[in-house]
Amino acid sequence: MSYHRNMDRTLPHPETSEIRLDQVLHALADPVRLQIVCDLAKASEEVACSSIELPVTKSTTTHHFRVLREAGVIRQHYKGTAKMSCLRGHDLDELFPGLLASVIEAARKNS
Amino acid sequence: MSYHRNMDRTLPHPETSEIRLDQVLHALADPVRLQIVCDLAKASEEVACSSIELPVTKSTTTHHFRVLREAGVIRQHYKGTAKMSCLRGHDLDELFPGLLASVIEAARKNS
DNA sequence: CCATTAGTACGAGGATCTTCGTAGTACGAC
DNA sequence: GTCGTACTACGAAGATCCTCGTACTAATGG
Repeated sequence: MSYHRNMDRTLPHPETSEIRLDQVLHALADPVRLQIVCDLAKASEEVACSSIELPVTKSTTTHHFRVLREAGVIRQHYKGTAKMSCLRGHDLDELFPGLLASVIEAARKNS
Repeated sequence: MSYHRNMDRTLPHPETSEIRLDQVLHALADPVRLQIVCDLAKASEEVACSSIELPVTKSTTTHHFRVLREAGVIRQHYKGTAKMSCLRGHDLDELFPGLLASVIEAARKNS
């Protein structure tokens, strides 16, 4: 039995219909994760975890990316040794129109 | 010495400039508080705590209203034995344009 | 094969949060 | 003054969260 249950390294994502507002708001209600979201919004392309500098260790970074993914805020997949992330802007806008944009806009101003 | 430190029952509110996005999002990231916010948004006038039915005890209700007030989401003041609450819609819109509206709109749909 | 790079799983410490019950205060009506 | 209503302060229990260190895997480049 391997250390990993997930040999092909696929990552579980909630369906768009499964995304809950509570969880999205909770995911966004953390300064580190807000910074991640802002950086992803700034980047046009998908981005490797390691390319975003955060004031926490790598373990903690993994944790925050997972919270964002499991809430449905970002989509992730492996590309070689890197793990690429991007916002689920379209999915979120379908469910909660304008929400992500206003949070990002607010985060830019407020710290 | 009285049980209360605050004999005239004034309630502390953050200045508009002191409102932090983190705290607002955290305050909104709870089903009970989201329901409060939606009910306040629906009501045109200010509303007594007791007029909003919640699936928690009165102690817990007090707690949730306080979280919302301290985050800057609602404004509260006493009127007789009742405690009136209303959204700080204008203040929030100044700081974070569109945010409250999109959250409320999203909450109406999503549960 | 070996070293390096990028990320993870697991466990633990400490902080914070949600919920409640109990006992209490403030106000208004009688 | 007495009673009822509305709300609060103060714990405390239990859950969840953020953070980290350690030990690990998986892919890439010599």
